[in-house]
Amino acid sequence: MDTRISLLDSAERAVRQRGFDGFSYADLSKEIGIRKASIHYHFATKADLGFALIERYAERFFATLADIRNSGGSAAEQLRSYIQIYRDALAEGEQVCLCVALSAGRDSLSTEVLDQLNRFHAESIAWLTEVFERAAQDGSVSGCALPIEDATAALALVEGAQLLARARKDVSLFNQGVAALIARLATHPVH
Amino acid sequence: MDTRISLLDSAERAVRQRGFDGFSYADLSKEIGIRKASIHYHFATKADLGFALIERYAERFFATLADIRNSGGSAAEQLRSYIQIYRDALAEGEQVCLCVALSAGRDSLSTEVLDQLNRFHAESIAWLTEVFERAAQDGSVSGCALPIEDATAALALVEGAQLLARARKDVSLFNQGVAALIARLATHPVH
DNA sequence: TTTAATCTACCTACTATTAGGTAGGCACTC
DNA sequence: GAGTGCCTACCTAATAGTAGGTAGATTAAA
Repeated sequence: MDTRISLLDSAERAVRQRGFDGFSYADLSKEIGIRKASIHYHFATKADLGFALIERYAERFFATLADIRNSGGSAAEQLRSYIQIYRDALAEGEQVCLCVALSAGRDSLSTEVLDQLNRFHAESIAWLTEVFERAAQDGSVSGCALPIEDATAALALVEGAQLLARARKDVSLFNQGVAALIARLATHPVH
Repeated sequence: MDTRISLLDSAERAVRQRGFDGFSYADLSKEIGIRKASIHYHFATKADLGFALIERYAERFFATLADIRNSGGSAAEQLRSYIQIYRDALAEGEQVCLCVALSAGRDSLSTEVLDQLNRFHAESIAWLTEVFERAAQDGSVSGCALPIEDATAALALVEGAQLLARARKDVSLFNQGVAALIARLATHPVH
């Protein structure tokens, strides 16, 4: 049980740093300290591991988003929290969102993983759309267009900025990329 | 010479669809019709091939950007052309910008390729910054912040939107992502 | 309550396949 | 005859995955 979790942790870090093709069972074996073959006991194939990975990640991620929504802050505050998740990932070890990492090398993925990936994007856009709809009411975000367009743009922006910043190993490039969006967010509670 | 170009063409398509680790010399061999070993005559190592790839790509890309700049259109028109380059790549066969593809699997890249990658990003941001500076003068783009921030955001946005759209195999997701930016662009010449 | 059956979590040792890369040779052109 | 562009035939290392076995805990039956 503990081993399974260690494997998931180790694999997640690897994928988010180097992509799904960027680690092997042999790598995991060394890091965890069990034999390569034993990993197959927990995850019969690498595709199974990938599926478990994105499943766990999505669960955690959307639980966090739910917390943010339930925190009751303004749309602007919630967007700031959202952006912070992506910034933290970079700072914590040059990691990108698991889904950015998977999107990138998409051809080596099973259809099951691809489905989960699309679900992740769809749910992210849905969450962000809600936020931008709330923004239209509380007025805490300026320069809004259609909520769904603002939402898609925000998702593309943070993921793109993450990719840029990691390539240059420089979080400040992420900050530079999201600065214009942050500038649209009201700094004080609006009602 | 012809073979060399065929190899570059084939490799570029492969990288932009599946990433740098997503193709092998064996794949190229099959596609081009020469033996795997013969490819090493043209590109001694895969890293050499990668370098040649990004070098050629950057040359072509920035020549296009120079043409756009010299076209004399408004900042809005030039931004529209810029976005169109990224949209076309998706439409032409689910390809992303070579540099998006390379950024993703950055750990399998040589330092030379990584340098070129960073140069590409830096030059892109420089070009876009110029456009946004012009926008501040000709007024053809609304809602502008600092030029360099708008520029970085634009780059992150188109690259992120490309990634999103390709994962779902749906160009309309790209359009949805860049819609808000396009909405800021004046549709008629401004002076 | 001992005994037998089964399950868990690992092991060693292996397979087939693919990866990038090399050595040396052969035809052809300048 | 030197260089170009390709070939066959190989190499080593790594890949995911498999076969078969084992120590130890758990469960079921006598």
